[in-house]
Amino acid sequence: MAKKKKVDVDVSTEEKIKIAARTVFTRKGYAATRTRDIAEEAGINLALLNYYFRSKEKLFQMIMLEKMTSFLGAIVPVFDNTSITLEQKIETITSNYIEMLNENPDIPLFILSELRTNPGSLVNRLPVDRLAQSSFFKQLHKKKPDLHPTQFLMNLLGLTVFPFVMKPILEYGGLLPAKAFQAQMLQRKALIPKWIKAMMKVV
Amino acid sequence: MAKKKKVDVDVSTEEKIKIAARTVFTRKGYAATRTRDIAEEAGINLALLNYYFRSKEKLFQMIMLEKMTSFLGAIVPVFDNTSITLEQKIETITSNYIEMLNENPDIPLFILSELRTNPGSLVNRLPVDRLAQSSFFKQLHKKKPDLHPTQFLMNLLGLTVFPFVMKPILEYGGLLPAKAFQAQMLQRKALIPKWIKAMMKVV
DNA sequence: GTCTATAACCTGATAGAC
DNA sequence: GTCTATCAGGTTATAGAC
Repeated sequence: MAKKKKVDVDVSTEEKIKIAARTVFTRKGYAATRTRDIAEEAGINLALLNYYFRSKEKLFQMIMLEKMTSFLGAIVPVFDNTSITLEQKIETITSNYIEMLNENPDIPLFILSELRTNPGSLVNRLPVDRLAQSSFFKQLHKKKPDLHPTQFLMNLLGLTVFPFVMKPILEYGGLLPAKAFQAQMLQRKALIPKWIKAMMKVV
Repeated sequence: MAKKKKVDVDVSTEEKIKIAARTVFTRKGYAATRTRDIAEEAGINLALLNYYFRSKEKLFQMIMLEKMTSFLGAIVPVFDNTSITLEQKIETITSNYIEMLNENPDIPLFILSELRTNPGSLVNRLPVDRLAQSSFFKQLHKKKPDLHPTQFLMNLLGLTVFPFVMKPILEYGGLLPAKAFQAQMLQRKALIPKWIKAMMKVV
């Protein structure tokens, strides 16, 4: 009765559009993307896009929500976890992020870029203020009262997330091909916790 | 008799348009910016924009070139300088960048965002490949043969530049107001070289 | 559900008066 | 140099046939 699924071939039209939207929005950004681009990429007609999703805006917000969920899901629960040590948190966050971003390297620049042109529309989904009450911040303050937690956050995210932000630049010109980049990020999974530990001794 | 006080009166129309273009392009990005927005921001007529600059594209490229010059001017000469030590290079780059970016905090995200949607058009102005032949990379390889220079580059830029990339997010929600952010960056000017030195001992 | 055709609107750029 | 008016082309979204 139920149709047999062939993952590659038999994808619903709705899903085709979503997949195409991810690709095009990621490559060109919201403003520069035309709904025609998405329709063409999906191999369907323009009218179907508005049939399944109400508008370009709605479709975009769906994709954006996906990306932000991935981005936050890898870090927020760890920050709030009260049953693991600070060192374990650092290892877990680093590992989660590098693992996830190696699969979706475009997420950070996508979110940062789109948030820039949309101040306040989706930024309120970022629980930035709750971060200050997180278990992570408390443990950090106890261990290093002299170092402001945001300084530490800049270090942790700067070392783990920023490489993905500058990935396009490193790749261009062949300084660091995609494959080599990925390998270096795997190295960093082990290195960053050690580096951070060493940094902690300075201040 | 004092000089004219209103900036607007003193500034040529051409300069007014440039200033407005910087503001609007920075806030909304190239694709989402309408030439009408720039004209309104400049307090002039839409037709004048095309009179002074040939097109939206030409105007944008002028602004982009400015930003990239600022961004590269603070780092490239230091990388190539053969008469200072590696430690001095790290201190100089960190200091130059934080000084310059505290004045123009939007530059990194601007460049990264626009480069993303424009692959190949302006990226070729980035002398990324020349980096591999720089004095900096050579000194680094001699000192730490096991650590790939790009790994080091990710660390240096991650610690100095990334905070400015996530500045909008930190500011939103009041986690770190602009003034406090600026102060923390000044602290980092002294901290980052020490941190990097400590990290170097790990690998 | 899917398509073609088109409405309704927006945007970059220019013509031409002053 | 500066303005108003407008053109030509492009864009989102929908109507309506199948």
